[in-house]
Amino acid sequence: MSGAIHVDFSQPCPIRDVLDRIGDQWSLLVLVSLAPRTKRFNELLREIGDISKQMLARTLRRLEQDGFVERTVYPEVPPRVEYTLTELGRSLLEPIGGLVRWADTHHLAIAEARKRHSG
Amino acid sequence: MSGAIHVDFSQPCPIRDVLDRIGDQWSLLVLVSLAPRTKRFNELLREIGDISKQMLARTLRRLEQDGFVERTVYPEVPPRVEYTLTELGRSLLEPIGGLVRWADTHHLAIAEARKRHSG
DNA sequence: CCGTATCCGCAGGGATACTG
DNA sequence: CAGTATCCCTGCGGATACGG
Repeated sequence: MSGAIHVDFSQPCPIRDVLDRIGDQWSLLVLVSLAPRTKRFNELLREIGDISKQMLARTLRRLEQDGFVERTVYPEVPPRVEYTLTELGRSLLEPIGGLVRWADTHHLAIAEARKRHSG
Repeated sequence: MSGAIHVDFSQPCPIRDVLDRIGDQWSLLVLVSLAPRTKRFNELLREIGDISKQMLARTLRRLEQDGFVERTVYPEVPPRVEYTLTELGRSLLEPIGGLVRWADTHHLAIAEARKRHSG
């Protein structure tokens, strides 16, 4: 049963490094949005809904720099830019899926714990 | 397989809610520190190393409110306070473990991607 | 259409001093 | 030992205007 997690907290710490990236407000949402297929900038903007285009741009840049997302520019008029998950990006979807499933299963328990503590 | 992750971005979104908690700078580290066994405040402080005691206190309060950690005070002099993972907290270790393993496996690929992009 | 530049408010988080 | 209170500063993230 995988009861033992060992994390070496000494610098540099891979897990902290990774979480600093996907732990922000938007990265994970973008990754999940790109999971089904390649998408364009405004498509992502509309789908995520409450993200500003600046933050979407910043998030995509970082995901690109970290090798999670590939950016393809088509030199057309009007311009077209497409974003796709790389192999690395797709591989990250698995552990993320575990987290998503956990959240679905247990978010009620969290809500109750909070209510218990505030009430 | 599990290739398809479906996340409903409409409010309230469980996964975003969960990530807002464990996605901060310290929560995950505290959870993992508590994985092997119950620990005391200063013990956690020393083990994590670069966390301030204020942030450790805040983080523990929130983890307690969300039902991940249980706080036990022993009315002694000098005072002794112990922190233990709850059932809920331990259950979260599994998906976290997936993330930790992924980070261990792929952090080199990320480092390379960054170097490629900066160079 | 796809961004960047600029401005700004707010919350996260460090350092330190103090308390029970 | 186990915290709280206070101060301060940085950087995330929103809004808007502008550029290619």
